[in-house]
Amino acid sequence: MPTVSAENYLKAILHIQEEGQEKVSTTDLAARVAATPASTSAMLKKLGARGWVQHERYRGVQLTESGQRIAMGIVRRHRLWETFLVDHLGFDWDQVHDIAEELEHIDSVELTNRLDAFLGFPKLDPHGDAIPGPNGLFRSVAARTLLSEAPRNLGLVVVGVVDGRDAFLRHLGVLGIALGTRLTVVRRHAFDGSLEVRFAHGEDVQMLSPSVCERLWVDQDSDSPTIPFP
Amino acid sequence: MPTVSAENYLKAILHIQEEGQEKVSTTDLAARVAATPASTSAMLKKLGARGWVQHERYRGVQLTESGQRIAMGIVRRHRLWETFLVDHLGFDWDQVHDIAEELEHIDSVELTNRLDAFLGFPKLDPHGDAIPGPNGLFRSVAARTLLSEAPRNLGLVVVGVVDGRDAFLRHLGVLGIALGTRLTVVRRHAFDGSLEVRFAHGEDVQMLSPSVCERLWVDQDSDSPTIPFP
DNA sequence: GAAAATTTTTAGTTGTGGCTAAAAATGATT
DNA sequence: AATCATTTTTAGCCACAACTAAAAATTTTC
Repeated sequence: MPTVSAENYLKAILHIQEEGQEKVSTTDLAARVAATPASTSAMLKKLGARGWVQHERYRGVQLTESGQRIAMGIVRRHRLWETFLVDHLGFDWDQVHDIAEELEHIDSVELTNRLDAFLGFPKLDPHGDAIPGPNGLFRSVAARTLLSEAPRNLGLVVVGVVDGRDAFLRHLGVLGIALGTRLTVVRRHAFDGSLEVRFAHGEDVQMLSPSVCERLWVDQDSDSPTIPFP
Repeated sequence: MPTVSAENYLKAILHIQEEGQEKVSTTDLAARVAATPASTSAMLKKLGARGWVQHERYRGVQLTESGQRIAMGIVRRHRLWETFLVDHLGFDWDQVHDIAEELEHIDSVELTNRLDAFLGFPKLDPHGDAIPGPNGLFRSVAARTLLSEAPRNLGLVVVGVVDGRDAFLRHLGVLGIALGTRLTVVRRHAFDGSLEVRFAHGEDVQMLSPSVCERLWVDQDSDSPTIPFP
């Protein structure tokens, strides 16, 4: 797990890259995180050692796959909290940045996804910036989520499969799951990651193994009333 | 401003003091914050230098006025966040402690007061513990509460009985309870509603059945030893 | 009241993440 | 191509907060 400081560097690299710079210079990064180039250079060595950035001496840094995933998670939390502060606590949009900067470092998937659901899965924060989804991508680009990462008590619809092998598709047939199937996660078993889901037609609750949940893409069911958690 | 670590020590001192210990030993404190006595000793020197605790070598620590104010602020934020997590994000009451432990360190008066208002100025958190108000003191609980409905960790005094039958009064005598008896709820067993209480004189913890708790009127103890209650 | 056991403090080390100052590599100028 | 300017890295230091091991103070036991 990255430290708070490492998270700030990763987030800064992401933002500079988003502004168009393929490779980020030590000086630019230092300015962004309000540190000296010397401190930044030391941090880059650590981030590289953990595999979060690719760093060629004197040439600049780039986020790796895993570094980007971490950075997007931070941005996701930051923007969700900003949305909460403005929409529910009555802050003005220009007062929330510093507080969100602290909240963003609380790294609990459970908390983040529940907050997301509570806010009604917003696509944009109060500043108009896109909010990454649970998968670490912007919703506008790809809204779908793995069933294994979907929040509870929300109407979902199956929109795709990760694994297209016949064996898996046949198994889905046996379970009565197909594209367009509508369901809701009722309960999540922390022990092994299996889920209890309720299908829209028929009131029966069924258990799905983690292997199945990790291979199903779902999206929010737009026909289902969104009921935030009580 | 205290560091996160300093805040954890201050909070731990407050909690141990609330459990009845006037002066807190280095060893007890070390156990509470999961550190070694050596580390704790070093931290106490720093806390003393900042005027947050009064520390006599080999004699134990006590919170000062300003130390208590800081610690109560942390408890306030912890319990407000727990309330938010349970009431609005749908967490179970036993899942929220670790997350609240992180949220409590975000020290913004504006944020805390707005959260308080959003939650409707709750008096008790999901565990039944009293939530300090913005002034750092516990909000007054309604005069004359049933013991079965009283918050934990609050100095209470027995002010009346619901059921005046001889059998019940004799039973109270056996238990050592009379008008004016001072006690604190230590633990609440959700299973059957029985309570563990600690009496002001004598350090022993005793179990009371729900039948007893539902027949005793209690009020806040204005002479409570550790925390000044309004 | 002295010895033993316990508690607490001090001394010295480690890891993280800052800093300044100096050295090294790169890029720009002539 | 050599010098100059800029960027980046290294070297050495500080603060924080943890640790272990050893010393000192207190308390308990005999």
